[in-house]
Amino acid sequence: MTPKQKRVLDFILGFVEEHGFQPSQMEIAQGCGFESLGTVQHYLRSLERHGLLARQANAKRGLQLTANPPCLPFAKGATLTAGTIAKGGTVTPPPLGANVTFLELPLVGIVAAGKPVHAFELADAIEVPSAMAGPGNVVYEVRGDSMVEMGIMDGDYVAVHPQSVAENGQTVIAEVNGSITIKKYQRKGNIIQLLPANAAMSPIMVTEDDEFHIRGILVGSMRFYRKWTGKSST
Amino acid sequence: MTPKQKRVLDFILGFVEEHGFQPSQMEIAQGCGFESLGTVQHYLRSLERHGLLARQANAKRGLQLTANPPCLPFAKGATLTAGTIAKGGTVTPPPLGANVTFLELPLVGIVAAGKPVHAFELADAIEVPSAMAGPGNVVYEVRGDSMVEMGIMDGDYVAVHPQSVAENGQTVIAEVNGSITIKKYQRKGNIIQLLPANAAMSPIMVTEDDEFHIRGILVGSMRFYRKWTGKSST
DNA sequence: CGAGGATACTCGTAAGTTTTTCGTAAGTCA
DNA sequence: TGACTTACGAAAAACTTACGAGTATCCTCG
Repeated sequence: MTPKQKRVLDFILGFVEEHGFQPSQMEIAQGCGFESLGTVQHYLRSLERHGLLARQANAKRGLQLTANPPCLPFAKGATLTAGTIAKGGTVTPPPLGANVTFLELPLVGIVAAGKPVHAFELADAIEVPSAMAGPGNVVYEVRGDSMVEMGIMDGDYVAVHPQSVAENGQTVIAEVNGSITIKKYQRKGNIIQLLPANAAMSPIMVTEDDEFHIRGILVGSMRFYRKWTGKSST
Repeated sequence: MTPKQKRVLDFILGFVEEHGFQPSQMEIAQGCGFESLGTVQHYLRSLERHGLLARQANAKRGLQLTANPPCLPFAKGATLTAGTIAKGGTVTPPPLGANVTFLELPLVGIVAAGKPVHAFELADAIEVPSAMAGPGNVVYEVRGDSMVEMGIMDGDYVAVHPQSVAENGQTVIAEVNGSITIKKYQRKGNIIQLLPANAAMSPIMVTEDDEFHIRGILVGSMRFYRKWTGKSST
């Protein structure tokens, strides 16, 4: 982004902050010292291409800022109003004041995909699609790379359905000697193995001496990217 | 919201504050300097559409202000909104300032992570956490394995923020000769490359002869697992 | 180092749309 | 009936879009 572009963006931002509504193109021109609307037009298009701004066609003052999207604008527990997309594609605005509670799951621990880390509890919450929600479900943040071959990477969030038994091949979140880890479950007779999905790592053998129990199995995973890098984040 | 609309709203707000009851339409007209009731009528409808006001049909002084009124929706100018899917695949934004955060984004196509597949439009919607929502954002379903090393696998859903330019290293959803694909973006001078995250695949070179444009960049990804298998699904 | 080529930046004007406004007539409610 | 609220229709004003074109800057390459 060029300095000029940033200036225009900042102007819009400040204008909205001050007035409570979006500036018209003429106001932007005056505010930024442009003689021509064409110039404003140019910058608006430019910002739009960069994804920092969205415009509604032909709408007066129809600018919508997206710059540094307030990543988690709503505190946990906040209730928001939701809309539905009806079949056929029209957006049905929600009935006024119909508050829908967000689907949030508690974030209760950090899972080690590599070496087990000590289990600890967090008092936080993560929004999830309803398909990942369910009674008792919780979200873990993944630490380590042992599941990369299954597409679960360091920093990912996984939604977990609580249950204490598993079938072979399922991905489980399990506690082994006080440490919590995410692995594939494999059992033959009395021999339980926790298999990583990473060729560079070796399975964990669970013996009778180990304190072991399954916390739940994987029902979903999510990853958030920062706009300005290609990297995973949070 | 336009300045006039805001002024009417502010007037009503102030009137209620001062008198303890709602103004009649005539009082609004006088207070805001309108000659005609039709004008008031117009604004009332407008505010109602924006969800800032509710009216009881035919009730005298039957205006009801929405809770926590003008603060959130417009203040930031960055309302989180999703769009509608029109036939043919264009996404139309919802009415300005609609006071809603959508939990759903339109699912508009299937991205090829391996070989590009032909772009096609779907009329469906996918729930996402609000951190993945934003004006114009859409969701794609991933086909192919070219991004496995970044943890994006066949069947995953990716949330995309629309923009037509990208910086080196960002993961983009791009259209090349009518096919749509997800790759890492790399540009040196005039040479644009689309790099897969899979050692077994080779980059796509974009030449001047190719019809090429970026649809957006990656902001999030999700995967759903079936409970009774360990496999990815849907 | 200079030429050539992209990119950023700027102006103006002529459509094309939406908002804003007025007035008048009809419908409601107590 | 009186006091309000709804319902068009229509014209002016305010804004947004669509071109077309002309500088200035920076970078690359021979």
